[in-house]
Amino acid sequence: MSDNHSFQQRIWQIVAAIPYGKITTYGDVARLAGSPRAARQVGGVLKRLPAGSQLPWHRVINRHGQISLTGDDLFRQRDALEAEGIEITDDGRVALDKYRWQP
DNA sequence: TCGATGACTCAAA
DNA sequence: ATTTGAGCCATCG
Repeated sequence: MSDNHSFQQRIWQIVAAIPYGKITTYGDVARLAGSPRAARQVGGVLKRLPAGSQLPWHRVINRHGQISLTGDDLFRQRDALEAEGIEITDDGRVALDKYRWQP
């Protein structure tokens, strides 16, 4: 049955389940989606989100606790995280152990 | 159908 | 700790 759902739809569902004020990593989302090696694709799906999507894409960061985006998008994600009370160090990192979402 | 592309991760040096 | 190279695999043109 889950095979009827596209990879993209599974990613959407998982990301949508990340609670407010929590974060997870691309690799973890990929694992939950059943493709442990598809972390890169998770980023690909989030990049192509339809305009106006309400998905909390900003709660997904890389395994170093850093934001993988660049330029203006980097600041937008950082601001969104801080707005949820997530602290970010001077070098732009999040305390993974502190905010990691574990289903 | 096929090659190129990446919002990644891991292991090795 | 930081850098490098290779692997991965869903999209896109």
